[in-house]
Amino acid sequence: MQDIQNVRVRFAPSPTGDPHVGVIRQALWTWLYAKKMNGKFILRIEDTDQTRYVEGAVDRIQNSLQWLGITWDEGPDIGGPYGPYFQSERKDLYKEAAEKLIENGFAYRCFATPDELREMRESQQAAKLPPKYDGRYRDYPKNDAEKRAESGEPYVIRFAMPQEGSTTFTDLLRGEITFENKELDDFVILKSDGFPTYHLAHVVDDTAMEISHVTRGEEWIPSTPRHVQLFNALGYKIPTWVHAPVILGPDGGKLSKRHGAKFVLEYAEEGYLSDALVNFLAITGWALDDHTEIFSRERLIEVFDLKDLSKNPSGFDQTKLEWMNGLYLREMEENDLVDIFVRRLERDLPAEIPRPIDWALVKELTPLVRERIKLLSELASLVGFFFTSDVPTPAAAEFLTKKWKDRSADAANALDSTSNILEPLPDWNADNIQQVMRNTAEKLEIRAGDFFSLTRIAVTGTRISPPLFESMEIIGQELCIDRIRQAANSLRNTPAS
RNA sequence: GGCCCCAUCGUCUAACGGUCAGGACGCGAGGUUUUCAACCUCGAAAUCGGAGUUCGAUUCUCCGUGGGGUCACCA
Repeated sequence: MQDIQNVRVRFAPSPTGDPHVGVIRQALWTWLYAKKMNGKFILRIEDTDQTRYVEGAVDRIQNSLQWLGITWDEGPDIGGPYGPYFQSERKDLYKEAAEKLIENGFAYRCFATPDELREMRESQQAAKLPPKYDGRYRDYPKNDAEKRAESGEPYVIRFAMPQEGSTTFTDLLRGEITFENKELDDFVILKSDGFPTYHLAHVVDDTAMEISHVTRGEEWIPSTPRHVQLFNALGYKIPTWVHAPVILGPDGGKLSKRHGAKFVLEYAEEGYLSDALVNFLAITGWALDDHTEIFSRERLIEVFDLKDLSKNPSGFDQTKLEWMNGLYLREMEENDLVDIFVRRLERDLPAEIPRPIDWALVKELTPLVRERIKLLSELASLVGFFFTSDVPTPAAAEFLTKKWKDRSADAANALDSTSNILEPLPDWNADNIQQVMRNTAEKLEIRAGDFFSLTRIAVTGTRISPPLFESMEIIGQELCIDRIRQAANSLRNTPAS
């Protein structure tokens, strides 16, 4: 039996912009595993590249996670026993590690300028050689290097990769992976501005923070042998590596801003439910069995395991996400959905409509529309007519299709019949409305569907609407009759064509 | 190009070496129906190719092919 280690995993984005669904899926999987194992999920900000720092990105990252319900046990905002959680505040640690490596002969100072290195690469490429740092300072006398460093000359610190043999590591999903050391060059671990590169920083931090599983995208596989060497040179224990598949964009490239990636918060904006996005993200690249695909967060935590992740990159099936969002909309607890609808309508309904939005009214219409939308963003346009007494009568052409084509007078008469029969209706409810309107249709010998469509357009303002009679019940007798009369008049004033 | 990873319906995926290769989205047909949806039924749709190993390969091995990743003082 292996030792029951405490699971400590981390999500470590760099604050260079909004997280998109690809990186957040990675965070989700990592978080699910932490929860499942009763471990800790840590948020760490990898801000070692000052030039790429984007103002506000840290907030956007946190907001994205929060929206999805991905909570962290330690992080930049709440601190924790292994802080600080900004790498920029841990500079001394990296410097110390780098210097220790120099001392032990695992690293050295390199004074090559960026221009010099660029020229080196260009000539290598011209000679059809793979571009690699050629180790020009690897054997530079240590004393001379120290002197130049002390005189203030800029330098970087490079790791001295073994030049022979190979490096093997085990990936939880893919098993053993081996790289020939001669393929790897002496990579930079500490930049001339004193900041570490990712390679050094994450090795130092993951060790200091006692990270048990390094979860990251498979694009890191090629540099993992460097990390193995670093862990070893520093005398650190190797963590468990999990290189998860990436998400591919519509063009087949790795999902990124340039390849059609959307930000997590854009999905919130467009009216996706976070439960649906979480469910969808979890099951793209992972499956429990051959038939289950709807999972609550709780259930995911129960059944998810990193080792069951798929090995191959997946596309992002936007259409299926929409379907799933619709499904969540339909299945959700009604009052919860009403809350969500109210919030959305507060935001989306035209400014003329007085606020606050009436919760009770939304509660009434929720059953009528919940199965008719896939995205919350469709809501306002579908239910707007419930919230104003001023629904403009659509143009005549809207009424005069199919059965009513070129028959504006007949249509007007049909609407008159409708208002006349509805006017004296004692009990204004959907069933009664339906009954009298059906009777009328029958009397007039008009197909029910054709007959109702006029009223639908008059009352709701559109050809496509929530169920007519229930909507009419909600709107109220007086207002409905007003709208029907208005429509009839408008049709009478339409010149026959 | 070197190195590395990966390969099942269009897409996401399931299948101790033995299944009629399963499910879901989407698509098509039908049903229900006051519009639109939703819902129900049915249908079309896949193991990249070639060698092996085996009584038997989606599954194991090798070689191709294809896709992706990576080769920075970015992560």
